[in-house]
Amino acid sequence: MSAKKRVTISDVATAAGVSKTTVSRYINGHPELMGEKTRERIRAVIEMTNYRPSDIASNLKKRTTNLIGLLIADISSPFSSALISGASKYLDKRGYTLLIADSADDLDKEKHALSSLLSKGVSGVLVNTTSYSNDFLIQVRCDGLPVVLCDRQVRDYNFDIVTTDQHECLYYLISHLKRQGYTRPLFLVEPWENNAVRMKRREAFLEIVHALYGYDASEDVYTLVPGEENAAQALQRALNRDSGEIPAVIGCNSITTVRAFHAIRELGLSIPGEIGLCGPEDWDWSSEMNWPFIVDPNVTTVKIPATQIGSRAAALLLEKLEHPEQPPQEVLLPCVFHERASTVRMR
Amino acid sequence: MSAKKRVTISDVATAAGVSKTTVSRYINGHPELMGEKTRERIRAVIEMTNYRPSDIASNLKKRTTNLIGLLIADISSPFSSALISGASKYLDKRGYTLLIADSADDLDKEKHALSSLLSKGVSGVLVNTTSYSNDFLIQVRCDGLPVVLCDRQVRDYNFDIVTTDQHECLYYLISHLKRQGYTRPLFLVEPWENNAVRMKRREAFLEIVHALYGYDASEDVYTLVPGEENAAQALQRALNRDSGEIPAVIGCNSITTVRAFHAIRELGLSIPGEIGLCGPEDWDWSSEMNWPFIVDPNVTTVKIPATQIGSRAAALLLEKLEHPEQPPQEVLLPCVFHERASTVRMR
DNA sequence: TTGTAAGCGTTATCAT
DNA sequence: ATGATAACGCTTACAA
Repeated sequence: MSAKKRVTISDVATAAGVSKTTVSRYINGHPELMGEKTRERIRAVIEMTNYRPSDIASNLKKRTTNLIGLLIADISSPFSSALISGASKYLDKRGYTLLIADSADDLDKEKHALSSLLSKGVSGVLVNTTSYSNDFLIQVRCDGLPVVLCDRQVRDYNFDIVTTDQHECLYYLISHLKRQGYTRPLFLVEPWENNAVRMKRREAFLEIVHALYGYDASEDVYTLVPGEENAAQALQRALNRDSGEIPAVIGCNSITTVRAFHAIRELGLSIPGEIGLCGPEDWDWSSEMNWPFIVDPNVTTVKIPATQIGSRAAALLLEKLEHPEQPPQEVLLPCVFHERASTVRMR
Repeated sequence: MSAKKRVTISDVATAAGVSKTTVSRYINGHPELMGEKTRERIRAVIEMTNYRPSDIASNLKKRTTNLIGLLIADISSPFSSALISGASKYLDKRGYTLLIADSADDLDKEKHALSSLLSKGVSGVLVNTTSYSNDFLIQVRCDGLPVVLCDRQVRDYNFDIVTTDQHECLYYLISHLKRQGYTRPLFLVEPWENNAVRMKRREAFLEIVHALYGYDASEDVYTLVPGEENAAQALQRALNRDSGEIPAVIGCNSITTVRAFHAIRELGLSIPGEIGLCGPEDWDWSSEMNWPFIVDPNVTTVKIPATQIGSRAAALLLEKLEHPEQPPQEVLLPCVFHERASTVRMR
């Protein structure tokens, strides 16, 4: 009742009175290659015995798998769940299976997880890396493993990557703020030195403010180092300095933006009249559950297509599997601007 | 440059001048079984060649894998991401790997996905099923595969399952509402006939209102059938009927609760004065990003420990792997009541 | 149309 | 302390 022996291809062959080869042909989609009655007999036996071919044996023999690794920087983040969802749906449909590994925001664990994926025989990996500096990944890539980066870049090597245009993203936000008469965009960010996305958004902020407003905004970047200054304190500092301005806060990501919201409330300011608020919306569920809709007033955002990053990266990886010699691509997914009440002062 | 041949155990053996057996012993953690210098030579060769044992070959030979399947009803739901996160962290730590498959809320896809997991040789599966009626899963279980259900039950078979006590969950909510002087709890739910969680919560609502308030609350259950009546309409209907009462809405889950929030706003009622609002909080990230904290006023909830359900289910599955003959367990995880402003009328 | 036989990269059994 | 050898369940030339 407990220890069931596995039904193998030999069992099926014997029962059907044919050779393993024939059964193998049947399984692998060449039923034309055999007689009508043979085919029917095999079908019947498989159905009766509940036979399921072992992918393990088959993979060993074929020296290839339909396993795709997905290396996630931090699986508890909602961005990750969108990424997983997008990649999973795309790959499932094409007969591939996702092997997910979490790096828990730790480069060493990332290495270890990648190693383990390799042992499992993945045909390629999607990587949402923990670290901008990542020699191990480069080495593995050089050893021949197809790799596609998701959203986060790695320095010193030209990987295939799917990401969004952070410059465009910030441009939407800042040009909108300008049109709405805000005179002083502020940028709230967590430590960004080893995080490619934060880095790029910060840079884009500086460039675009300079281009549109004509001044150097270095002073308007507030870096929230945990344990030092919180969002409300940073904001207060900004307000003290900028009396006479009409400020608007741009959060670097969803979390920072929501923090900014609470900070503004704490200081008793009114949105959008006394201060504006907007930011990137880093993940996408059913919009009704998403914070920009729950907050009052609804928050202006630029939506980062996290799910689409997952599926597009998966698509790109499958391409690379077929044409390994293609040069690396950088796919920039468009983000979508959503104007909402938190930044609308005039119409 | 492209087609790298894989380094095998034979290569290592040859290079180190020993037999495959010895190398195998080295890999599998029996380095005591060989001489000092042999061990050192093998270590060196492995390091130089970058040798990685093939899990595929090893699994084939050992007739077992450290793969655990996770069958998810709907991967786009935040509850799922918490489940994945919990299970993944627990299993990673113990050397198991998660194989995630999405059923996209479709029983047929669930069957197909389960079949595929089986072919991949999973040692057991965690199942967050799409359907209360699920013969296929029962059959697979009977064939000897260890199965642990996550949160959602299946009828007609006594599976191991990890879930929360829905009765307790509703009891927290309703008894609190009563203490706060609300005279009429309302229950908002989506179609529940084939969903064990919704079913149980609805039943618990009826029982507990009966016990605490002493009347039959059947009329106070509002089922939101898509395309028929929306939350605001249902609420309006309730208010028309119950003039003179002090109503409080209980959402069946996070989504319904947030919908109720918007419906209440639409009708221009004030929370918690004119109407109360509370519900289960079905997933748990960093609380600062979670809707009960973003909504104004903050919403009273009972927190369902989704992440913990994932890790506990994983733990239970590993137990079953070791002791397959143990009788099925039902693990009820405690949920935690969080009183917040949306239901506090008096102190 | 069907079968034979040789592996795929490991580990297990039995020797030495 | 170490090795030879036979599987594990499948695919794939090559035959017939």
